[in-house]
Amino acid sequence: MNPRVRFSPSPTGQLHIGGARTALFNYLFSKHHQGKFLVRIEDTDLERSKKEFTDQICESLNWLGLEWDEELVYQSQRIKLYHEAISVLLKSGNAYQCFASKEELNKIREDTGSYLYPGLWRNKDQKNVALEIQKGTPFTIRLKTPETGETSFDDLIYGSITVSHSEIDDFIIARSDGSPVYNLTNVVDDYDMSISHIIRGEDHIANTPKQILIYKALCWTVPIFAHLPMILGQDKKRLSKRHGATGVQTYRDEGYQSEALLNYLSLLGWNPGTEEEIMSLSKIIDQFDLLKVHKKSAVFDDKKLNWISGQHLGMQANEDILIRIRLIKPNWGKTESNDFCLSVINLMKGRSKSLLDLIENSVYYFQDPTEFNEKVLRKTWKDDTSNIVESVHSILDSMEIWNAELLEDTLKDFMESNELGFGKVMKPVRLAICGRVNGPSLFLIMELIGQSTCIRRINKAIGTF
RNA sequence: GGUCCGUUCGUCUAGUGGUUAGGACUCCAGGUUUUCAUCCUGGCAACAGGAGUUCGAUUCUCCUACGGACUACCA
Repeated sequence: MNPRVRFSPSPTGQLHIGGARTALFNYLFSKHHQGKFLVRIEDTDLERSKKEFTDQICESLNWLGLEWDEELVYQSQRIKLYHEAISVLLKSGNAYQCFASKEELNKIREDTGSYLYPGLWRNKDQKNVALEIQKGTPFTIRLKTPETGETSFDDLIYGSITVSHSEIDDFIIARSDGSPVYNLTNVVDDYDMSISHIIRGEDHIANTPKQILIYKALCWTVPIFAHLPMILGQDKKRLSKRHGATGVQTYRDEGYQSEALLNYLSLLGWNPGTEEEIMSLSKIIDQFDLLKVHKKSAVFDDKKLNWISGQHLGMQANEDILIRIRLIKPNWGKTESNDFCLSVINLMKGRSKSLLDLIENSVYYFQDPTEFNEKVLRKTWKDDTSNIVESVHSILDSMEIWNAELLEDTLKDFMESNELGFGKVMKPVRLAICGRVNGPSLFLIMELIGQSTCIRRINKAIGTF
């Protein structure tokens, strides 16, 4: 099987987590089966579609690494195709012009309580139609849907779904300005692009029977459908802007890496059937099976994303992390050598959740600390501390070889011979050097940032506190 | 309101007509660590409810409740 699938965002906003998941599952399915992954921009809503969003969506997809295999398709450039389909439908009697106004329809809806179009112009004779056209009355074009029977399809994920035709009205396929509507353009494009599997959000299930009716009216083969469960926010409501960080770019800017985000997303509604959770994209592609995707929607959990992100970071090569950091902070660590930066990364990657997390917690490797937490300071720097640190200072000052091992031996000797506890000595020293009381092994930090820097910072602390 | 869909720890999930219902995240406790984080060990925590089928249902069927999607001249 060499499926052709597509991700079809509408450029009315940036790519969000839900869209990214849809794109990902399309991508995974196509790559698992050596198929093609395409992207189509659904920009037929002229009022809301914006070029900047198209750019933003593409940028996000690129960042995620979900590259499409053929040229981008823009619906706005294929109007002719839609008009051809509409005219075929009109000619074959599968569609008709409807001259009812919005007001008229709204009134009927209010009166009857039914939202279904009652077929006002379904069987009007040519005379009436000609008269309205002569008058210049605006008209929409509706599909003439069957009145009896039902439409059903086998969803790869949801199984068999059946809807009675009595629930499907003669819906609009072209607006009064002549422009085609989503259900029509979608079908025309999927057919034209030879899409074999339509993988999209569960919110499209209700559209599917309508689209199938269009396929049939056009005598086209109906593709295979697979609807993905929704991703919800913590409040179990569908993910949207009010849930804060839902844009893919926000995650990028917060220092998450695409592999981690993709890994987490892949585990929402799917799992490989093993207990493995940390996986590379190629491993996920390898394991992926659309048939094992759930029907149940999943809640997006930042905590687990953080964990997965941290796991990826911890396993990643230092060089690679440096490249990624420079992508979001081009000047990071530029005051020091590459080796120095790599050492910082090596010390910090195991304890960081994201690139940004790593960056923010590594400031003291590059700059003398300037801000000290008042409470921590009071707890750490006691009356006799300055004297102790003074002694440490002179020991450090006299050292001729500077490495972690020697530092540890020397300072331990000092503590033992003076019967001082580790915390009493090393905590204030750490505070002086790092501006905080936690972090990796202080001896390793001291070795890395060097003798003169350590002494300068300790000096400053003694003078200040 | 109508149509469609869903329901295993707080969250992501595994699983079976008979299991101590398993794992992961979070949280808590202990250990390791100069500190914090990591790491290791342990712990808390779930089959929505009610009928039915059955010797036996979390698992099969139905009903109810709850949740969601759709119900546009948006996509």
